Amino acid sequence: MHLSTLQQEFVLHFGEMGSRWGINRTVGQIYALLFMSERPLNAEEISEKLNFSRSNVSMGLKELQSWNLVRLRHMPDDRRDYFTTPDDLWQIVRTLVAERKKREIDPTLAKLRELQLQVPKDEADAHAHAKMRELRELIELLTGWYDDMQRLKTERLVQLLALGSKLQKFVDNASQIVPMTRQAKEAS
Amino acid sequence: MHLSTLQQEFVLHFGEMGSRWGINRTVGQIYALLFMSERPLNAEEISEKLNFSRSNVSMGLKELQSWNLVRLRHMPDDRRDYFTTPDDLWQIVRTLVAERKKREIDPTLAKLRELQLQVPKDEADAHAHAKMRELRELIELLTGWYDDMQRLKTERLVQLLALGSKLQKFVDNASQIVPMTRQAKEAS
DNA sequence: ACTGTCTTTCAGAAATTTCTGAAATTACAG
DNA sequence: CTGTAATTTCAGAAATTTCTGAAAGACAGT
Repeated sequence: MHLSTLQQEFVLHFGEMGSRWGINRTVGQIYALLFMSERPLNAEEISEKLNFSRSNVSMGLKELQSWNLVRLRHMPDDRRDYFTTPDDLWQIVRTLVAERKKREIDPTLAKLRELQLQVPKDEADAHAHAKMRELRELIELLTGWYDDMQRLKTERLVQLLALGSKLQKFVDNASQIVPMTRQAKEAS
Repeated sequence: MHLSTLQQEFVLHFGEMGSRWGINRTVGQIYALLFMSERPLNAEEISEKLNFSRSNVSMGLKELQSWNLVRLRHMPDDRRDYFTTPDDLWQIVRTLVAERKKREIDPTLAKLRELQLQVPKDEADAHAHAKMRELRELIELLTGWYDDMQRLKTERLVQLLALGSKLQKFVDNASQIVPMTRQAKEAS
């Protein structure tokens, strides 16, 4: 791996964190390398820099593409595939959140809705049913909020995030003027 | 596994999702079982219902405790340990988010801060350095916002979530009256 | 259609993670 | 203390995931 200490440490860290992020070491390292690279890299370069087999890199890139985390690029007079990460970091965050929601939340929400249709067979089932409804409703509130946030333009989103809990004051003030939505009223 | 179809499906689903959530099958199933159970269960009951070895259950419970996702309880005249999930779902969400942040974000933030101190050795390093700073700043914005949200009482949090993107309007209106914070101004 | 370059697929090897039974440890009633 | 019930630890077995080299596939240039 002929990388500077700085680059090597960054790559290795992403490799180690990979498993916690739901990707593997290879994928984490490839992503780190592409993220900090000045120019797009081809698979051969990646496998040299990281010392992974060519086929492993191919699979890693496929995985990253399935996450929409890398872009395929082409250079003039070169038919090899080159890869980069999108340069807008906020776009990366959006993609990451969307993909994790798709993989980690949506299947469970679907399952909870499906189980909701079953008829409880006894006392214990009725209790389980109630807990599942509670969980489902909470997930629906959170994903509903997520859908709202996702629609916002980045500048707006950053603005809201930067306000943080100061928002609370706005709401307190404004809700005396602008009437609350039904949903918000029920929740409070 | 002598559970009703409803309960069995829920347990199996959590088992399957476990690996995507950064826990394993056993841990996922134990959690699901405790979550929907009417009363606290002891390790023996869990291992019977889920058909796991007693020792596997012990390890799973230890893992869940390290995530702060289960509580230890005791019954009168019974010296076995009984386990439940906290009954406040919002508390569970808070714990989950806090733990994932601790495991998935904090180490990277620390690493980025550490790498920031290294002196770039060449052009490529300088570029990598810049990308890392960009990433660090974004993570700091997000975790700063998280810290803010975490401090809010649950009712307040739910209120804000339910408002969703309607918040935007409040901010638009209110910011004409209440002056913006410096940070929010910079971000916009 | 052939050749050379690049990419993907895939079967099995290697590594890692999960799970178990046996043994050790702890907790506590008598 | 002693004996028993409950829990934890841990070495290795089982299962799963990751990684590799070899082969197949794709395609541009001739």
